[in-house]
Amino acid sequence: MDKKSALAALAALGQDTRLEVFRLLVRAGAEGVPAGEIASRLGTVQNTMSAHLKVLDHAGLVRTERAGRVVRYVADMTGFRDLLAYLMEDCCNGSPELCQPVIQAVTCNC
Amino acid sequence: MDKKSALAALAALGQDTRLEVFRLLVRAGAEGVPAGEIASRLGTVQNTMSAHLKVLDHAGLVRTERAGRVVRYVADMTGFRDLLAYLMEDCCNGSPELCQPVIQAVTCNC
DNA sequence: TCCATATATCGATAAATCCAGAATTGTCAG
DNA sequence: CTGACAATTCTGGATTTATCGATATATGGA
Repeated sequence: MDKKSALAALAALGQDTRLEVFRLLVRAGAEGVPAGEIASRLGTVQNTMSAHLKVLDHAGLVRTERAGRVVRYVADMTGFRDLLAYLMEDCCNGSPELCQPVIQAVTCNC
Repeated sequence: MDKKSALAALAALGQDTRLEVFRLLVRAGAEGVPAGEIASRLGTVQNTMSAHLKVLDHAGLVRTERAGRVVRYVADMTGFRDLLAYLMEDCCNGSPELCQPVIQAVTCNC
């Protein structure tokens, strides 16, 4: 992942509504959630939510699956992984003890 | 970590200069880098950089160590870990295969 | 084709953010 | 105390972003 993509992903997540959307989709798993349901669940008007979903999609954090008229949004964890890798690049080289907490946090639950 | 803190951290990283600062400090390791050197290395005027460092500090992503007149900034990976944990909350419950890529990304290098 | 539903785009306004010049605080040396 | 240096705070202006009403596109059914 390049700098521009990482920046887009972080800026996308650094906004109240979009952060909630991403977490909602992470919890929802592989099935995803229809766009309209995302809007109603988070109490946001439809067109505003559509704009936010576009930002998340463009940032590579979600992907879409169309089924008829309904568009389901699904969290894209590979995009999220790439972001993580970018942020932690050369972390261990500099000082292994510094990134230790991060490893433990991710590995404990799974 | 609560929503407000996560949002602050993501918004802090979702900006060109601050993202570069964080990555610089991650690479620098536990010694950290003086504020002035951060500014000169990234080609930013000092007062602007000071404002960015304040944002990162307030977001819990860096911490400071004063030695005389010089203030060294160090990446705070525990703050970063908390952010990660918040983002991946209940990820595995919903669908274990979804967060698999993230685990692999973090564990491979260390 | 005509209508209803689901989602996306357009346009305008209000709010938040970035940036750099100027001034300020804090620390060390003489 | 004075001068030099490191860093922060203050302030104004320019840019960006969020939000929402209105409109547009797209799909499915009668």
